[in-house]
Amino acid sequence: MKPLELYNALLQKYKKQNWWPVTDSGKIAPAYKHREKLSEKQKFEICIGAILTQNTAWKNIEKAIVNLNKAKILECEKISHAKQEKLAQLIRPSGYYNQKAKKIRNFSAYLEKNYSCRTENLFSKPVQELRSELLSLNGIGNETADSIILYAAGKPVFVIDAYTKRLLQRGFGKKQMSYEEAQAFFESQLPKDAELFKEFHALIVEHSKQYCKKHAGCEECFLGKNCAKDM
DNA sequence: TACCAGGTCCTCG
DNA sequence: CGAGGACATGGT
Repeated sequence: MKPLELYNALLQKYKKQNWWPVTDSGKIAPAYKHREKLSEKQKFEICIGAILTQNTAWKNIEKAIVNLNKAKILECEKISHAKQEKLAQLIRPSGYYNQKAKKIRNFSAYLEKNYSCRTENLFSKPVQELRSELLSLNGIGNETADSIILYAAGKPVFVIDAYTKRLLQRGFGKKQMSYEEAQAFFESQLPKDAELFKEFHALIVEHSKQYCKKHAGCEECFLGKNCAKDM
């Protein structure tokens, strides 16, 4: 199964996921329905959400985002100047709250200092520059940087996470791929299309939750044993 | 109870 | 580089 075939199979099974979930009319949309442009505030929220969701279930991040919204603090200027303890309490449900409080403040302070708190200024940079700049920030690694670039900036980079690596390993039987290897693999086999990349990654996550779990059987999986064969 | 969740950083070899 | 530990809540 080639990557594009896998994508089509997953899309047919799970339907469109419309990631990234983002606050819309006061509440977090389970799936981001409308495809019109994201607002500046929503782009910022995605950046924060991408940091908060590190190794944590999304449900917990939703609680944290709701708290930030209720406190009317989910803005670059506010977070960059907020007390760390206050932020930590608000994002408590997201886990690692002390570390993450620093991370989201660090990111906000950087955005404020260098881009007047406007993600669109940051995102106007060439992808390579943007990526290395994000990676230079403490608290932003490969996946978080790419999630921001893809879902907030809307530029086509393929996001690799633990689920994607797991999917690649199963059926492959190949040795573990590094982040860069896995990313290069997908990007070399797919059209460079941000909407496709967004949807594909979201579908892999959904599929991994339902079937391709840590200890999961390929027996029950609708893709069968050869899910990744010949990829 | 124990394990897992849309990782990243730091410290050693 | 790559392995191993720390970081922490909430759901099953």
